[in-house]
Amino acid sequence: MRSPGYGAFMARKAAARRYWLFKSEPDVYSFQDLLRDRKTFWDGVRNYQARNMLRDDVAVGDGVLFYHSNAEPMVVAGLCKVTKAGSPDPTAFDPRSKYHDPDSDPSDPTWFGVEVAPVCALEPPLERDRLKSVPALADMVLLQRGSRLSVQPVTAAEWRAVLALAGAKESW
DNA sequence: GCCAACGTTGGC
DNA sequence: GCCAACGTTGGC
Repeated sequence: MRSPGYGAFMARKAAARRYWLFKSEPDVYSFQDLLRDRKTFWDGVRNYQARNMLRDDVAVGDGVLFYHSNAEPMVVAGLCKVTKAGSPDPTAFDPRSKYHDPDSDPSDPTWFGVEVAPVCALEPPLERDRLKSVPALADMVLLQRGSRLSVQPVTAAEWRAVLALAGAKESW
């Protein structure tokens, strides 16, 4: 009784593995910064849709594409993994932080973040223009007109297509 | 630098 | 609850 239930649980858990794309302006925080830091808390997200994903959906072990926005060139710079699930974003409570939100109550936090660690850089980085040329990626949230979300879901098929384009192997 | 798209704010 | 004004994001 216990074993089949546990096995099914583990199977579901494995099947539930998800993929994401996180945007960062490299002038603010780049993939190279993450390599240097070895891990980082993804703070400063102040959009409710993105918050909901960070708080509720992003799980330990999920894969993350680290995207450089507002840059020349715009690229997927590397792969990351989620090392801690959603927890309250401390910058919201710090009056000195540019992400300070005086309306966020520490006993009922508004804003959340996750911890990520680098897996590998993409060498060379995968340019946005290249992504746009791939039919399998036509529906990527990133490439939709007007798409501004800084935390986006990536389908398993899109994840595989991106890794194939980059010549990267899934390594965890 | 421009501006489309989108989210938020606040008057009513 | 509507919606106009405003601010921000981020590709181009």
